[in-house]
Amino acid sequence: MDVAARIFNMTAKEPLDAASRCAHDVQISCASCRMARLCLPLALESGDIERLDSIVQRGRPLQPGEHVYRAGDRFSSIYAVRSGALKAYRMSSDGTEQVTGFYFPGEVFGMEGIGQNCHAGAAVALETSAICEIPFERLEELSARIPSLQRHCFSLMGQEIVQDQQLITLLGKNSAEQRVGALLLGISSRNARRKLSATALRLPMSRIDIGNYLGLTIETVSRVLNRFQKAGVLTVDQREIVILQPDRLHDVVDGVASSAP
Amino acid sequence: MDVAARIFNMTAKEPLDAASRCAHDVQISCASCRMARLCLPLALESGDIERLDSIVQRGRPLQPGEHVYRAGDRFSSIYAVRSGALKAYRMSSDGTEQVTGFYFPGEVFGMEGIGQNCHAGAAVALETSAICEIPFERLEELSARIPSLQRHCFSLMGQEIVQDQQLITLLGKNSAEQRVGALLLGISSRNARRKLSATALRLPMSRIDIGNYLGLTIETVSRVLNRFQKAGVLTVDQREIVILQPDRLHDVVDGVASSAP
DNA sequence: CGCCTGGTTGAGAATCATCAACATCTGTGG
DNA sequence: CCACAGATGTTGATGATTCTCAACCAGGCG
Repeated sequence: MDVAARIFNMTAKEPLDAASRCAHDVQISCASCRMARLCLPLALESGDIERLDSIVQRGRPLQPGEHVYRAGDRFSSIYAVRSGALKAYRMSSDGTEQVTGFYFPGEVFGMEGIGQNCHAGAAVALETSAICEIPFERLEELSARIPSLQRHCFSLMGQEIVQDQQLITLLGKNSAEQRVGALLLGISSRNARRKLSATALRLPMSRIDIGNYLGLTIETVSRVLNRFQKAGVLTVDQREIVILQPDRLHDVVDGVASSAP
Repeated sequence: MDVAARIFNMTAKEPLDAASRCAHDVQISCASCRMARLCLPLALESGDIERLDSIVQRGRPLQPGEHVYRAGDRFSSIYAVRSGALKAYRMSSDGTEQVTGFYFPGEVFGMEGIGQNCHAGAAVALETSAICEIPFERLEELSARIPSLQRHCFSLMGQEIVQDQQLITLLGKNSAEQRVGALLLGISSRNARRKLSATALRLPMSRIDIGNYLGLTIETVSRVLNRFQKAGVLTVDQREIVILQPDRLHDVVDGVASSAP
């Protein structure tokens, strides 16, 4: 059974539950979407936005733990996050998973499937999330006719490559403190991009996911956060983080200093 | 000064030195290139191949250590390897480099620049190498008119993403033996793709590059290779590797066994 | 209430890095 | 042809960061 058909099985005319009405509204259009400035090319004309809008499919919100696609699923679409948060992960040969990325509103994921025509990894919602499905074949057709859209698709993939290579650098060279710090600063700047607080973060992912993403154990993540807190760099309360001294955190990540006070 | 202009400053009419005549021939066309089946879409019609060929620029061979582009250079082209080998790397915040990939004949690199419009990393020849430069704007124009070429461009970028994520998994989860083994098996299968030996490998990169790529020190790389050799899995002679027991190497990489005999 | 998941903290163990010495190869120039 | 310097690679001893194992705490849910 097609994954997309399972998730996007609701027409816009069906009644909406309470959750859908607010942050996860299914009846939104690209033209009115607050995230459009993040996921769409800026130079798109209004007629082109409508054409793009007409191929985008929106469904009911995803529940936490609900998959968008799994490894091996046929590749048919890429996805944009409208609300919530998701993680992408792949299975290594021995069956353990490796988290390859977290995705927040305005960001696009699922592009790793294009090469093989099937998804190399899986994507799952970390919390209640709304996403837009963009059927890739239709997007290709449209891209061929709208140069700025084609360029934007290439650009999005290029950015995914850059992000993956940043993570490679992080995993290859950096200490536990640098890795955790880099993740927090990354989420901070992505928050800022969405006009949210750059210092008060709510982590949508578990310590397990963080450790998995950063190549660390959950114990090490816990210890590092504790060390940061004792050094006065930030405060930790469950999944709520407040960055008190962003400069010092930057210094740690850049290898200028450790978390020692 | 434009990087491409510096490298591809030779017309096909200039005399060729001895090196250019053999493996690094500058006068080749896509239609006659032995690597075309690897880097071009299979479904391309001959007229389309000619159109693509007409935008491809070929220059004199690169010398070892010669850069194709550096971090921060304006992004203008992607590149295909015709002969030799190259590495891509990026600088982390503290100035140390991280090797993000090795590229062999028939493979395409340079796509990480598309997102930012400038290269996030650098690419350098490991040995005497010939490459094809493909100006990206012209490739975009052509892609808009040739659906299979557009798909192929997306596909190449998707494959780059998959490769980067494989490396992320390797760095995040695996031991030194698994990392070195995975690199060797990767080169082996890429050799096989080019109809070369899958068991007798000549590594074009130094131990420094290997260690850097795998997030290990050169000493660890050396010790692991030695351990493999003592276990009878392979033989090491400088940069020449002969894989004697591919199955056992696969077992090591898959976490089924260690190199202990 | 008890159970389970998620998270924290502590002690000991292991892998890999660091530091240092040495071996090997390559090219240069006498 | 040999000597030499510099780059590259190997081997050994030591140490640090992180993992593993284990106990424990807190919150959510039947």
